[in-house]
Amino acid sequence: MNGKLVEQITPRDKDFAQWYTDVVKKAGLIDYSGVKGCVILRPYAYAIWENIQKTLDGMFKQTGHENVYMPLLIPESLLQKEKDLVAGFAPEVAWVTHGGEEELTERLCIRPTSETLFCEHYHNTIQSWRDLPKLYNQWCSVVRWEKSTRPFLRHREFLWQEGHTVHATSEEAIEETIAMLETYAEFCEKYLAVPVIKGKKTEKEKFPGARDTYAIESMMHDGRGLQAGTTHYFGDTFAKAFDITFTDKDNKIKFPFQTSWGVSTRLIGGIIMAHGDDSGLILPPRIAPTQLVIIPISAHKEGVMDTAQNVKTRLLTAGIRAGMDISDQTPGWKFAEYEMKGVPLRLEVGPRDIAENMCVVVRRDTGEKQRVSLDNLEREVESLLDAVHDGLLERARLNLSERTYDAFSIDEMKEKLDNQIGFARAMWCGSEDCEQKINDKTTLRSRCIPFEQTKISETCVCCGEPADKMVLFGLQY
RNA sequence: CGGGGUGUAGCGCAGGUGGUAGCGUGCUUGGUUCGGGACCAAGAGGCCGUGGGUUCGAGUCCCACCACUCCGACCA
Repeated sequence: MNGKLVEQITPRDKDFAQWYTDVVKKAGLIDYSGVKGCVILRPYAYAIWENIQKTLDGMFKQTGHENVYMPLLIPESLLQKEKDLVAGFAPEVAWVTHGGEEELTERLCIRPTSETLFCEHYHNTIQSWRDLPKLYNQWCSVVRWEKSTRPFLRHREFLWQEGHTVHATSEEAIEETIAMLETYAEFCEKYLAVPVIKGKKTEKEKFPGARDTYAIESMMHDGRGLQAGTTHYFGDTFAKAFDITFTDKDNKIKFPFQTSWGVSTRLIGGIIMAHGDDSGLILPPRIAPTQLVIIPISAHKEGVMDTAQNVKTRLLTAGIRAGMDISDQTPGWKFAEYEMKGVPLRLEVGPRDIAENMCVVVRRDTGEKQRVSLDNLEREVESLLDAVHDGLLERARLNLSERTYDAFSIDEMKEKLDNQIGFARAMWCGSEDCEQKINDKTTLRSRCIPFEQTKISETCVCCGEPADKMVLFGLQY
């Protein structure tokens, strides 16, 4: 190591925000554009998104959902139809006012979310119970004119998926809302190695226009929470606002019940902040664009390149996303580079290994090196990839539990927060007043009312009145 | 939207009291290296964030705007 003027990233525990920004830039995930909050997803970031998309899309389709595409622009009059939705989104909507030189007679909003478009379409296409359910999903970008922006966590334009479904009964719609939340939770744990807490949002925190909002909350390495996904049960409010009706089996005209649900490129921010360390990113193997990178050592020497190439071909054939760096950088430089990029496994082959029909495989999450025989390489790599996934999930679970505690007083909540212990489980009486007071006094907000309830005390942490709900409070991104 | 910081080569930075730009690294070429960010040599690279103003002359002074970043408020 020559140690001079090597590009360093800020240590994670010294300044988490700066560490995050450094990683995002230096791992080559994004570039900034000339418009605030609109970032360029470079190939590496987009490849991660594609893998997320591919997996989730498969899960949606397995449960009968179909993809559609709605227009980017929404006429103002259409957006106005559901009053809570308009009120909720008005401050952050971007408007198109001109077509060429001419001012439009009605201004058009760039979708901040597509409920209204789906509703209009449902109004036009649903007539009979036979048309239900409609299980639609859309992959697109939306625009919300946020005041402060951060890469992945808060963009003005961001990529996401929005599911919009219509059902004949409220029971079925509620079931869908919960099922999609379960899908998100499963995806986060099985593919992103991010454990989540499932729960319902309080009245204050729910989506504008929704009857009920549910969310999965995850814990970042600095003690702040990240809402990884949400699902909404709309009841029949949107159906009534947009006059969506169907004739049921009993020949009566009824309003159907709706849901919507979404996850965004914010998930990538979550991966970075849940797993990354002082050397950079650590990508969960199941969505990593490159799962293993081969570094030939002394590549000019007899047999090295042939062996390395052969190893790559074998791994690719086995379905492993293997890459190889044959550039003329030194091995040390390459090691640091792929650690920064978070590639889960690194494989070294050099003359010494080849002589013994071996190679060296190094785990990104633990740094653990092991010599592996070339004979059963595929099996070894597969099991190591699983081991990295399990290791990351385990570590993230530990982080979640270490930063979650049962709170019995407001003072305690403030004190724990100073030590980056960010999730407080506390009893709540159910009044919005208390929720607001807790926020004012501690800066913590209610994240959700977890499905898994423990009655940790009999009284509200704020007012002392009888309480029967345990709420998760936290600082959020 | 409030408060702080920043904008000069791809990246990191230096450019007292105004005089038309420099260092490190990276990049290109050639050579030596190659198991934890190698070394030598020769090159290329700049509308000094944008727009106004002051001035004979602005990277430098004044005003406005834009972007980035951190801390709040608001939101996925």
